[in-house]
Amino acid sequence: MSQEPSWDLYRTFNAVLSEGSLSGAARALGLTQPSIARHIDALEEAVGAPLFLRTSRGLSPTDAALELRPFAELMASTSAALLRTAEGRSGEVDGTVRISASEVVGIIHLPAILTRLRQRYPRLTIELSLSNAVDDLLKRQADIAIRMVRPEQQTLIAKRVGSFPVGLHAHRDYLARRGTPKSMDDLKHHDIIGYDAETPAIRAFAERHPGLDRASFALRVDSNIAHLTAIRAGFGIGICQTIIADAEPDLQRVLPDAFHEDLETWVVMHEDLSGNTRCRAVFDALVTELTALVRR
Amino acid sequence: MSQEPSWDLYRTFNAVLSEGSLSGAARALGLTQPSIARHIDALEEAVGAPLFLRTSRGLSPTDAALELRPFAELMASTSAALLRTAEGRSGEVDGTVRISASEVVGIIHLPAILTRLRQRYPRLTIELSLSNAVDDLLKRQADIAIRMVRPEQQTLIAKRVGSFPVGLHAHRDYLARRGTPKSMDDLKHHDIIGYDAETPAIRAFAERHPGLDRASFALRVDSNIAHLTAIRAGFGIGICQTIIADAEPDLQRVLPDAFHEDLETWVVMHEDLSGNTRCRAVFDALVTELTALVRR
DNA sequence: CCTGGCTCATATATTTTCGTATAGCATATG
DNA sequence: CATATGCTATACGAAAATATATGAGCCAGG
Repeated sequence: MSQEPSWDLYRTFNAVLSEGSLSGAARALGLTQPSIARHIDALEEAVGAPLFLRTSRGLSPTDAALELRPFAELMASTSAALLRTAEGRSGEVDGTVRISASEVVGIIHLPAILTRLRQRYPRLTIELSLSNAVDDLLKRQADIAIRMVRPEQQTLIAKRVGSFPVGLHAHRDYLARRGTPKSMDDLKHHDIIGYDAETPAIRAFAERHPGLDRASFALRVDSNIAHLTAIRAGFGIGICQTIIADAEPDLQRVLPDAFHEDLETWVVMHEDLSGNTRCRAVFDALVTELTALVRR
Repeated sequence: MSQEPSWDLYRTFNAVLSEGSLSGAARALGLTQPSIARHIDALEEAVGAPLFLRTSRGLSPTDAALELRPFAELMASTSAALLRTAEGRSGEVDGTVRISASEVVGIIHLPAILTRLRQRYPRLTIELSLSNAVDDLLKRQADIAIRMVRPEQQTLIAKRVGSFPVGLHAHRDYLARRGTPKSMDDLKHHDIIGYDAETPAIRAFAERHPGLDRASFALRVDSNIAHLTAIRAGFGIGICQTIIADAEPDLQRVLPDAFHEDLETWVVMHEDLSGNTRCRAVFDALVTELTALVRR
């Protein structure tokens, strides 16, 4: 290769991959189709391999393209993170902070916290990315993450905020209808709301609680929010945070002694952002608020 | 911001940061100084903050520039990794693989292994990055890493190759001159070669071996290679891998029962590269060779 | 004190890249 | 079977980015 290709080619490459056509990529990037075509031609020339099969209804990526995709995506998220960091460097807390959290934390706990945060910093914008992926920070897909596992990466700044207790819960209507189990064995005769996927975390959980295995579930769903909604609807007995259930009179704890878990919770930030006023303010606020929430 | 800036601006930004001047960056990138100046102007416009203080003998970065630097560097290493991956996709093992390893592994153990590897794959090029940083893979600064800590990141593929035993060693001349210690207590009267920095790993080590603390060191140096060289020169008693010392008749083990450690060793690769013929071949070869070396 | 070598800034010419317009092709729809 | 609507490919003029050339400031060395 004579000269390193323009980094803009990678951006175009990303757009073509996600849009599936030159014209679509052109629309997404605000360019025109011939320009996109030239970019892809240039990139194929630079990497020395065809990246797409041209058909009359779009482009389909080759194996080579799929192999390069993660790199191009990392460049895209890094560029976005750079621009976020650069935003609003006025010494005040403004600009955008992107927070990654689990669905439950993002939907149940964060709204009130973010409301206070926004009132305190009226020029602050929050982006919320709700998923259980844990490597967002290193892929620069978020500035701050709230996690249920201890972060091991040395380049991350982490602060423990305590543990969210979780337990078995059911709606009072369900318990009135089906009775309240007195032991873990009784659960065999109940409708249990459980998980669908088999992640390492879930496998470890299943080993700790032999009664609650996949075969015994009457409803299998991965979304913890759907879990909670099913409990509220009186479908059966499921797991949710006690903090959530305590706030809803219709939800009752089941077998509090036989079943309890604690979700260690951490607020995590990349050390590159430790000097950033905005991220620091949000990080500190999240630590304070979540710590208070857990201790309540 | 009206439109996302060209990603090429980040490349220019990197070059100006590392070269310290517009002209230097122009030389490094094969462009001209006015172009570099326009790039920096455009980037400052895009991020809305001055990035450099212009002086007549170069540019000095502002705090804003230093804050953005890690992102731009990540983009650069990602781009380089992408091009490495794209290289030589012929199904054969050719192209470039970048390996990150500790100084000792890279200088003592790898040369012979890499020689055999190169003979087996004559078109394979190896880049060797020797440092003790452990996050090279996630920053895309290497394709494969050899590490002494268990990798925790889920996106990494790791294979354990066994443990390198380490022990106290000294040159026979030194021992003839000063005598051979019979117990850990005897070390007080000897010249000990130790570490300078205070990393978490070293702190943990010091706790396991109370006799070997910083105060007792006659020579403090961080480089493990300098460590080894000092032992060879007969300076005193120091720590090195037994595999290395066993191969040199002049080096003798000291207190083999009272002091021994095992360095668990892993070969690690990012899962994005698992389908890459070249990386896979090098990964497998490193695992095989290092396993054989440890078992010997 | 002046010269050479370094820097950045600016004006102008040239090259490159981009957008517009159009043609060709495949597929879906009436 | 004709038509509409996607898509890619190509030709050409316009716009943007580039290189060249030059000026001015700073600093070290003779």
